[in-house]
Amino acid sequence: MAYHPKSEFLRVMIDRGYLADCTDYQGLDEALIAGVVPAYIGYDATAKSLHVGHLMNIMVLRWFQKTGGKPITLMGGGTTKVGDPSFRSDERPLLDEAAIAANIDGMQQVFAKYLSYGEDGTDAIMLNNAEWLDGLNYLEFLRDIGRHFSVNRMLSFESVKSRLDREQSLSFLEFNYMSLQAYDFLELNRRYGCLLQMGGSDQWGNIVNGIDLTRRVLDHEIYGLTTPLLTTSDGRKMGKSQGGAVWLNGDMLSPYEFWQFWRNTTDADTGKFLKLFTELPLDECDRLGALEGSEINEAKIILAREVTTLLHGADAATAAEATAREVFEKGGTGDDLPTLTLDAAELGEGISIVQLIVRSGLAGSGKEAKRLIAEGGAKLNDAELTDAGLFMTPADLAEPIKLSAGKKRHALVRLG
RNA sequence: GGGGAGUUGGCAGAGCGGUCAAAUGCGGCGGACUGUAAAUCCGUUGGGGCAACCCACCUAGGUUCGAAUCCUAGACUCCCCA
Repeated sequence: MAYHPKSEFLRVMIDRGYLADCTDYQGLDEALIAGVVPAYIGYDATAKSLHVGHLMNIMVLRWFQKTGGKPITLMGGGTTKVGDPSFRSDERPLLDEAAIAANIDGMQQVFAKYLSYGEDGTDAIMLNNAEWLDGLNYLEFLRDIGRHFSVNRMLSFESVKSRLDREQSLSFLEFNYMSLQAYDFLELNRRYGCLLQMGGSDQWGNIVNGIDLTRRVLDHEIYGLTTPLLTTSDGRKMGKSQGGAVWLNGDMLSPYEFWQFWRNTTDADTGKFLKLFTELPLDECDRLGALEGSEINEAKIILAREVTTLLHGADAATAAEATAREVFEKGGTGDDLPTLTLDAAELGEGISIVQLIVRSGLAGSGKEAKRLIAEGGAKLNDAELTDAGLFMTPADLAEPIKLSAGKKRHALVRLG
């Protein structure tokens, strides 16, 4: 990076690896030094929880607040009704109001753990773009905003090019997404003096549009900054663990499973992840990331502990770590394993082992559970399960049982 | 409005009357090797059910001894022309 920033925020961004690109390093740097800058990141409400793919940007907001900025988390209550087509090959299903509201609710729980919200100075604020988008008048919007957009230019954006090149349809609805996001930035600048929009590098085009629009309409100079698309060292997009996305909401992925995700980080990514997802000093990250052989497992445990503590709290992180030690080092059972609790009524006469494996989340379907058993990957209290027809009666479940799928995934089943 | 193409398992994509629950690749899962890592190798991979068995190639009908494959209608998607 050629530019040597004076502001603490930009320095952190560069040093810890959060920075992919910036529209104007010097202008932004000077604005940051001059006073409290409001900056926003937008989140579409497409799922009821955020996932690790969002975590880097949340950490950026956290650092932003720590270094004297005012973070704005913008929920895409309005834009989610349109759907961002950037780098997507297909149109996503549209959600209704109720689903969007529920999703926003789930997402807000996570933000509250990383940022402190309030009214003053650098307190973060939570907004929803439905506030200004829902009431838009079409003709007014076209005349005031639409006239500043060049379709020629919009079509040249990389984010939609692949879609066009492959002759996949890009609906007019989706095509308008970028003008709406640009309008968001304009509104945030007008209402809150927001000077900076941040986002993943896939948002570059959308961000630049907002900057141009704001310059044209309000004659204000504002800035954009993007974070790199995070891939694992082998080039895959990060964020999947066994069985799906790594959700941040505890009710969708338990703290123990979250902890496990980080514990299983690839060697080569450990140092990088420590910088991006923990607040440990840089030299400590470098030292830990440079450990060789099995020693690096210690670094991964620290990574898991730090990241889990930020999200779920120190107690949850400690419990997850204790359970992991119990399960992996002693081959026992920990309290913090994902647990399926059955009540006597739903148990009735009993339940098949296949159903238990499915219900406990170790397999996605009955067939999958049977396959697991057939392949010798399923264990009941650490003994290999061979009989797929095994039927568990209430008496069999008097004591909690431990089910395992492979060596790494475990769950408890108990009567409640 | 007119003309054409298409809709197959999580995704991509073969199959075009029986040998098809359906090639192949990706993804997923399990195993081996290890360090709860990566890489590699091996296996496996539609769904429901304790089971017998049942449901499944867009939907609904039909033709056939027999249909993912043929016919009819409908839904949806894409392309081209206006």
